Amino acid sequence: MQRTRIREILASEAGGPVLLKGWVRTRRDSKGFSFLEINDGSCLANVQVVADHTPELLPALEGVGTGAALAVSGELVESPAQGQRWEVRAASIEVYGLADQEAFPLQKKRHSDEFLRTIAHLRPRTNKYGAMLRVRSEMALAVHDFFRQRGFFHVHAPILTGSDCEGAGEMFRVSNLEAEKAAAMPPEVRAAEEFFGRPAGLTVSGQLEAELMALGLGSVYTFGPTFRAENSNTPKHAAEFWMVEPEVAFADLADDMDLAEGLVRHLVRHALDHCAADLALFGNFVDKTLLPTLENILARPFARLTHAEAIAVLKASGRSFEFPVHETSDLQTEHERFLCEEHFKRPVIVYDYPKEIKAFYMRLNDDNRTVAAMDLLVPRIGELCGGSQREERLDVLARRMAEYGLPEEPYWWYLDTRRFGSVPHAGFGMGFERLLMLVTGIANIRDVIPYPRTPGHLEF
RNA sequence: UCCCCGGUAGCUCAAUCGGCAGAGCGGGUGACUGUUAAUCACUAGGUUCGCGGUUCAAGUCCGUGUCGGGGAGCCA
Repeated sequence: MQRTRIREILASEAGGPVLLKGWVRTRRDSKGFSFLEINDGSCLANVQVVADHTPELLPALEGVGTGAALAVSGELVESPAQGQRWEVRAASIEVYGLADQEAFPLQKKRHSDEFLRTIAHLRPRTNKYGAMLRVRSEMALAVHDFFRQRGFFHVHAPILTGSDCEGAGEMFRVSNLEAEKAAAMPPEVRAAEEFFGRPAGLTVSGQLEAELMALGLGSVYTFGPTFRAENSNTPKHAAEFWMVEPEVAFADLADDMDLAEGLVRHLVRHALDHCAADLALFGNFVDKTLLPTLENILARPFARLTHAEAIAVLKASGRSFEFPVHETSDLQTEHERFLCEEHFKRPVIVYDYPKEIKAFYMRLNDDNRTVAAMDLLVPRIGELCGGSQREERLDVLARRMAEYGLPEEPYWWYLDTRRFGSVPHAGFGMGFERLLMLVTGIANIRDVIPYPRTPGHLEF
């Protein structure tokens, strides 16, 4: 007999013989029989197994408690008691693996996030992390869904890179040389000895390569791991995270903002439609305001305003901020939160930033002071997407690189795309984990990625 | 990296002015014929994060290290 997943068992229309396999969440004993709540990860809900203390079943129940892995075959029947429609009346139980109750760290009670992080190898067996992982999978599918519907192609940008200064953060160095020997080598000897014949690192962004492919395929996106060696110790930064980076030819900043807003709306809609049970868990136990927050995101268009207008709003607010508001400075976290949580009470897109505070590849506006950049801010998390129209004019791009002190030679291929058939184009990056934080209400990035990599942490 | 807060039983936490180390949950044993984080009774369980110091006496005060959390910066 083939095993049936609990998700399907609970959706059954009729009873009958059934084989299920999973892990015991709780066991309750009465005189003469036991209740076992079994979960197999296929959905949030458990199925209740009723096991009579018969001569056949009683020995199998010996030592079975929270965490034990079992196969149960029996009869799916309508449950006579409140609380569940179906239950399984066990005919035989096979134990795959017991879990010593003295030593098994997961108990049938609420655990703190901090504790569960220390046992991340067992976290997938909890309601909250099981739900998170199912939503994560569903959201990844929805990303591909969104872009496919719009004629985008999924492209793979390299993870190993030789571009030293993409301007997006500190890079992890990659080398196949023994560290001590390499350190003793003079730089030119070392470069020659390196696997790639030059310094290499892990990508901090697939954007530049995505641009190259957009300028041929039209509309592309990357969706892959990204690495930043920043010593950031915050609930929204990780050293390894997944980023979605669309890049669109023949598109300007307005198109870019429409795309970002469309993506976020699509993903929130998809979560509400396809992950209802898991989202309800987050709404009950993680963030009481989650579902209203998500509905509110869908209810109205996002607010859009220029950086200059944002500064004016902040100044007019009469609020005293810890960091004073200034025309040429970037928005601080407190400013971002004021804008979307208090002033607009919805997601906000800020665009046209002063050129001094943004990257070299962003398109210079006609005012010569600002660039066509945009940040999409959401309540609680802050920056979810950051993007821009790219500078497609060779002379302006070269001048901007010079202003940033960047040598042209390593970027010859990037500049070539502006030399041959250059077109206006735009794109952005969306932090996938930050999206998951938005959709689940989970407050720490370490809890929306299975095995988080942060400064000093490489366990599991 | 900077600022603030914390580390006490397996987990979550209490312990008054520096004066005998405590609870709930979880575990174990037993009871109960339909439980829903079952209930009831009994029971075991401690290097109070490490090191050093002050004191008759330190979970409590001081120094230092370490780990965790929150905030900031960097950004997605």
